[in-house]
Amino acid sequence: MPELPEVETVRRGLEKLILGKKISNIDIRYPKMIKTDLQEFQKEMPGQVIQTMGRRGKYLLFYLSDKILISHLRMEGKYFYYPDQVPERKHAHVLIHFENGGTLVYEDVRKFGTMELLAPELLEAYFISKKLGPEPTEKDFDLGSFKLALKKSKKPIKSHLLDQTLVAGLGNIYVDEVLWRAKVHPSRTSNSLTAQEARKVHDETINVLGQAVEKGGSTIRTYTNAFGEDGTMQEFHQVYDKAGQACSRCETIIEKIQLGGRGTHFCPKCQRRK
DNA sequence: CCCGGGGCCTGGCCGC
DNA sequence: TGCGGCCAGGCCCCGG
Repeated sequence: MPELPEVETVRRGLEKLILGKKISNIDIRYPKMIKTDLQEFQKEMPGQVIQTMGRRGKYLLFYLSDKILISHLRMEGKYFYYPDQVPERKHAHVLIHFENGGTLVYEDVRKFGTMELLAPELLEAYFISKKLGPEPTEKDFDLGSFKLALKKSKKPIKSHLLDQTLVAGLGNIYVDEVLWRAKVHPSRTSNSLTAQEARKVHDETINVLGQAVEKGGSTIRTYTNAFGEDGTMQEFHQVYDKAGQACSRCETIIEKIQLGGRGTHFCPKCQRRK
């Protein structure tokens, strides 16, 4: 469930902790999560220095001396940095030990997360092959292209926004929040949106994700653990996980339906199907 | 090409 | 109390 804001929060956290550190060795306890060649991963990682931390959509990027480590947290991936002693943890799948004695541990209860080691010159092609859309910023997220893509599709707008091709970074929580703010019903087909509605969805995507980054992401009780550290964006959620509660705009009871297999929250009055 | 659904995973939670 | 079955969902892949 980490969406763009949570991944960005992790990126900023790691930037403070591991920049300049040299990897001494790696301990891979769940090899299936390494999606590129395992032998090469084990051979190439030791000796690399963490140069910078990056992010593209929900992908976390470790810029190493001469490789890029692409890490996707999927549902429940988390990183913990231990300066010296590493506690034994049931769901620790990859341990990255540094020469200074510190260790970065990747933990993931559901084991959905992935890691890939790539040559830097292949990064651009990697995201193109995934059809990953633009970053949700004024600079990158072009309104004209967005409207054009919507016009060509009969997909429900929510499913379309989730597929990462129109814009990168929305997940199931923020997409519901964006559509509530834009007053658009999640089942509406993409091509049924008016120009004004398309612009509103575009703008609110930038607003919601931007605000969520500022708030350090959302801390949702998943199981026992929280992700995203001290995020407070959940205090601003208006529909996600609010079924049965009153809409803050019109007092109508928030509904929850299944759409494209996803739990979907919306206000039946503010977000009319038309 | 598009769309829908299954698979990957585990643990919380519900109902019997 | 115990346990089976359902649910959570990002992304990939397959079949129609």
